Amino acid sequence: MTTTPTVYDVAERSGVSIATVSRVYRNPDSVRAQTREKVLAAARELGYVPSGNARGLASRSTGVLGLCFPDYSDPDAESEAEAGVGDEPDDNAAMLYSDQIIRGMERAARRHGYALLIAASLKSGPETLVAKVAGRVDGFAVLARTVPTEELEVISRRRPVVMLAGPREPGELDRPVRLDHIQVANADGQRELTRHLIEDHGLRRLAYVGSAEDSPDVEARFRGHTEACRAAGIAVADAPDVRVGMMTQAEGARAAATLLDGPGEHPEALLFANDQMAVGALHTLEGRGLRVPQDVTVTGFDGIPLSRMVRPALTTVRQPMRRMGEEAVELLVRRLNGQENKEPESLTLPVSVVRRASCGC
Amino acid sequence: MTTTPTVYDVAERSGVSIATVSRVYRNPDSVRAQTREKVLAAARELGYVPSGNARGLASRSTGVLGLCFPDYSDPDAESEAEAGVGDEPDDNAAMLYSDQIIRGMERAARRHGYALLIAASLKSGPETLVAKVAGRVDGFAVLARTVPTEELEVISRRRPVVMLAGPREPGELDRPVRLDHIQVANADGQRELTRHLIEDHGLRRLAYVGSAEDSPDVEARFRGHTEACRAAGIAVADAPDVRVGMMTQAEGARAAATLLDGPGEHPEALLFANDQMAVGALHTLEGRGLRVPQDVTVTGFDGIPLSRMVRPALTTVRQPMRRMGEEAVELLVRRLNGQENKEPESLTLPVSVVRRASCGC
DNA sequence: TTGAAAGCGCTAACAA
DNA sequence: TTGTTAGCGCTTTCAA
Repeated sequence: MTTTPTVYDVAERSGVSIATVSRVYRNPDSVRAQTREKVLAAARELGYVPSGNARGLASRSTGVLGLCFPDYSDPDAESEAEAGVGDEPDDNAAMLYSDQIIRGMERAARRHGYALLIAASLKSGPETLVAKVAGRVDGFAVLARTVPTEELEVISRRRPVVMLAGPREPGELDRPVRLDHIQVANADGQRELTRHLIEDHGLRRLAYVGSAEDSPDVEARFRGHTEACRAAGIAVADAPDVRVGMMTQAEGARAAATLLDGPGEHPEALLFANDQMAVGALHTLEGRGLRVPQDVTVTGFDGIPLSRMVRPALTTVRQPMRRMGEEAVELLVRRLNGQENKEPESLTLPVSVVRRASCGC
Repeated sequence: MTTTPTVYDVAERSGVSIATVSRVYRNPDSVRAQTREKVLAAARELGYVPSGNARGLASRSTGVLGLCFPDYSDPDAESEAEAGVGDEPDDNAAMLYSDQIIRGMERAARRHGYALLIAASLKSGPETLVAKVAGRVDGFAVLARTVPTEELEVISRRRPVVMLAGPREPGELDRPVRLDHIQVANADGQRELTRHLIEDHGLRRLAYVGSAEDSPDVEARFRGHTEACRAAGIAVADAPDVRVGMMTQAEGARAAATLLDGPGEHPEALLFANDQMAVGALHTLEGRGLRVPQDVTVTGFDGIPLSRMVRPALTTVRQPMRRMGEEAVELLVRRLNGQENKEPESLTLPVSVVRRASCGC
């Protein structure tokens, strides 16, 4: 017979009860050394591996935390890596957001004795991704807008869920949603960056490129921008000068072209809501023989590694994604250790302006 | 009552049997639309989330693949990131091996409908990490030397396991181990790199820095090195000129100092078994006023992103870690789909020499 | 220190 | 299309 061995098999073979076998694995010291050895020997001979499912079912906990993130692949970045722009193919060396968050969560989870289950969204049939993850973990984090809020609502009644990066939705507090929440100071960061361009570099004709989808993060960045402009007495529109669909390099390049081809003098500075677009813009500017920052200033947002590798290196606002992952785990662990009934927490992590060549610093 | 709702609760509330509730989640089309809606409504009201454990237990599968990797943190890299060498603190932008493998596995797993469970080794008490992971997944990958072979032996009798990066151990084939296995062509890569230094750059006094622990990967690299030397008629020792403990930047810096301070003329080239050490060596050389590559050539191995960012950029051998993760998943999936009794597979992925400034290219 | 027995919440035949 | 009935392999009282 090739059926996988169970506690019963191990118990029988070692002449003890299944309870003792169980004890050997949960709390070895509660079993006499001699008995323990017998059990372990039998387990080894049989190739016994305790079933995580059965354990979880019986003990109502998994020892696993989860992370759901969107399918964040920037096709540009992919193809660029493959094509080996300027260098060799690079196995996509640039870390994505999700990679950094994963790393942060994994580290923190490990410290607390948890493993990490990760899954990118890709609604596969009837069961959504979250449902699958949610059912297998003690608690989990979700990158904003990966999962419909209604679903999170249901799940958050049963398991701690922490939302990453998306500001709390309006009206959400009225409903029985118990989501903790970690975000970064998007508005503060962009405000400070825009202020820097205005005050320290004396720029006044600024163009902002945001995204079409109403990402709250991107909106917050634009808000920071407008605040800085107004504070300096510079007129600014209610909406970004250009809104793109995907926030990719290609879209950034296109947006730059649009802004340069506009009527009148071209802007002194192009501010992008993320680094990828800003990098795309650099390509456009280079193609047109415009020098950065002498002819045009370019800035991004995020602080991805690529922002430092391009020439000129990109002035941007760095988000502490790794730390966000760590904080997420800390929050979940706290919830799992008896804080389950406290009010939802909302944590805002500080960002920092990184001044590099693309703004003239 | 605050007990989490089960199929029974949902069934009762919606006036159907538990089997129907189950069907709604597994195979919605097998339930009349009207019934389905009733069930889903009840589920929503109750905040029902199907228990992954119970499902797994009943269906004998989890839909999850796993990865165990060692605690690969290079303390140098960490502190360097914090200190912000040459730039701002960087949130540790460089991707580690494990990050790339994770990314590769996650992508591939997603394509096949699996989630990924990751855990770094950190033997926590009685239950080893692997045991925990092994019990919760349908199959998993292990980075070489993360887990004692005996343990893998037991586990591989019950679940597909693929070993990454470590060559098959001698004698392993005699035992009932059914490990699949993916490695990179370490020897080929180093042989080609060494040959390049000798033939294309005319270097002859080469020093090799390996590691103290007998990592098969590192040994294979050194073997490639010696083969290239002998082929060119250059005398070479049986062992690396220096063996370090940790393969970190600090050790690399130290190794470089040792080699430079040796008797006689210093080597024309310092070849390191990984990039981290080579980067450390660059620091040492800079500190001594030696120019790379004019005064000394330096090479690494791995092709980590950092190797491209340092100045001079490092000539190295790039390993396709991401692809390794993908291949691991493909292998596991194949095993899980009926290939379970085939002979262990062993796959060797090609590497490529990356010629950059540090060798004079 | 060890054992007996009762679930944990679901899936999977098999019936209806 | 829906319901009934056994388990799946473990943990967990409670006793001994």
